[in-house]
Amino acid sequence: MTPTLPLPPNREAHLISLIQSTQSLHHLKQIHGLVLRLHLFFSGSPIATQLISSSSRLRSIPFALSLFRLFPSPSPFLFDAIIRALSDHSLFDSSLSHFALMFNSSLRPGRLAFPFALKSAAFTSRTALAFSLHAAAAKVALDLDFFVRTSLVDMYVKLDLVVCAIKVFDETPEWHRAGNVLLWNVVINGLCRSGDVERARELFDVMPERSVASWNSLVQGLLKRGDLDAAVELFEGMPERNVVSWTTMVAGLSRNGDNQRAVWMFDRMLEGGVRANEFTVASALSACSRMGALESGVRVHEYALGNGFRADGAVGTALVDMYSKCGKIERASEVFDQMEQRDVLTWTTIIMGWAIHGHWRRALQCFEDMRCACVKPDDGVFLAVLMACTHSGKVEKGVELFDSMRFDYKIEPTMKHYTCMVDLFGRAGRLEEALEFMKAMPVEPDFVLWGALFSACRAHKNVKMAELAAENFLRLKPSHSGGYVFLSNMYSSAKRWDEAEKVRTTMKDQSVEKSPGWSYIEVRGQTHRFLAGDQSHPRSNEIHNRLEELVLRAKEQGYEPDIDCVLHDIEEEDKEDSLECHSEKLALAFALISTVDREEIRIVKNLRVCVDCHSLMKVASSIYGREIILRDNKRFHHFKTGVCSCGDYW
DNA sequence: GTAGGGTTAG
Repeated sequence: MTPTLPLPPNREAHLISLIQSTQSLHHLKQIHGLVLRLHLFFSGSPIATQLISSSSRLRSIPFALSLFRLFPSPSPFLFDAIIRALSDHSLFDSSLSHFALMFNSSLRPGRLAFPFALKSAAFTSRTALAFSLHAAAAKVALDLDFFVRTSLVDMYVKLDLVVCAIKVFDETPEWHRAGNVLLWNVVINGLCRSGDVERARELFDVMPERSVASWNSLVQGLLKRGDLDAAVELFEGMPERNVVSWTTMVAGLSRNGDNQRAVWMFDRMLEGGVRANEFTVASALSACSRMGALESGVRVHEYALGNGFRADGAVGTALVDMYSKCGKIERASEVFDQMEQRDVLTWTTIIMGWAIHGHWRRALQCFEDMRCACVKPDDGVFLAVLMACTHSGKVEKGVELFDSMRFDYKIEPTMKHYTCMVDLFGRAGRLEEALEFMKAMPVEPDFVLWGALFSACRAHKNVKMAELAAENFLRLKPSHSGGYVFLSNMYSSAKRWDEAEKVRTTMKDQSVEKSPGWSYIEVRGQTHRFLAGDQSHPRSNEIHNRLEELVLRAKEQGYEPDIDCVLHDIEEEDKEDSLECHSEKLALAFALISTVDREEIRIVKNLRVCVDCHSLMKVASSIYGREIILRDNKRFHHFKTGVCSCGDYW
């Protein structure tokens, strides 16, 4: 059937505006049919060009390509359109080969083809090609073009050749760059990316006019190097902020550990009437995930649901991660199941989720499912399955997966994989194998890896190997307090007091600061943080009373304080009651006085939970009939009716 | 043609 389309006398112009405004590929194909019948579909026709551009806009590269291929000798406009379409859809290789086709024909690429070819070269990291393209553009004086010049600078920035970017910028005549804010922005962004915020600031101060993007780049530069206060100050002073500015803050604060402020920024943005996009939502969810703040996370989720965000891509993955890291692995799994698109990152996230919750079977099942879904495993997903084995003591399975990664998938292990393996052997008490594994590694172990071995030695009370591990740990990372604390604890529990004392003195001499243990709990939208021995909470008295009561009742049930753990916290060791001061116990006591019966209790702790707290939590879960979900810095512990989901393996 | 995002060992 011929579609009935109204055709006024100026039919070509009308067709073009019809093509540009259509929102469906089906409709576009109908128009194409009509154009064919009207004999308006030929190489030099602007209608043909518009059809290709619109296919790209409607995300159908196959149709765009099939149109392009109908022309034995395409016009320069058609080449421009297809090169741009391919580059816009990240099909950089294809974009470049079409550029080459154009270049080698009698046609010369013009001011529209070059920018997209430059972008493609940048994204495929082809430095040599980048230089040739630059030279080719210069040869025909196109490098002086507004578009081309900006693209050149941006290309060098993307290729991490900031020096080249600045050179192009500096060689741009004054009159040329005066009215090109974009050119300035691109350079400023390049400088910020390479860490040279000072120089970026100098350019920022003298540029003829600024846009929001200029500010955003600078703020991002400061956040990237951890200068949070400076970033916030600049941000607050911005004459205008857009969704990118806010997202930059949310993501940057979160990456630097200030998740509370990140979520606050998100809320402020919404209060100010700025609509979030998927980048913002994903960043906000990530902040909630890092904090373990379920209530905030649910709020962001509700916002996403109410504003038509699809739980796919980054938002979906961030949701899965948020629920998983907030203790709701079943909920994470539901979200995961409902997703339509899952990439390797999504799978990694859910596998890691099952891993940290101690469900190695579910983790491995997901890994199988992922392979069945033809998603190619990468090093990250292997790390996640190895973690699953580590947290559940599945040593043989872990070794098998590690070998499979290397030999079946030809993926070279990274230091993270090696550490995971040492942890796998170490936690299982197979210390000799762990050490052997380290010796067989093709690379020199780093301090993290020695740290993993050390933890294993401590858990399995092998002082001799612990000394070796600590020695290397401190050799590679003398400023790290953990090494000293560990070693001192080791000697203490082996009753080698003199040596323990010596380590502590060394530590004090080098003025190494110990990172304090804290626990965090969210009660009805309010967050409460406790430090070890904390008495600053307004309800501190009640908390300590409830804790005493808990310990008494627990003792009736056979709980015995584990004295070894007192030594865990060396600064507290002289206090008799220091065991009762661990921050997770305070958080638990607070939860008991501030939540209702049977309500589940979720605690987040920044260090690994000690044996004593772990056993008290178990007893508490049965005494009060509560489910206690504790996230420590490694994994989750679900305490219920006197047992822990980790099976006391952690 | 510019700015922002989801996973990752101890």
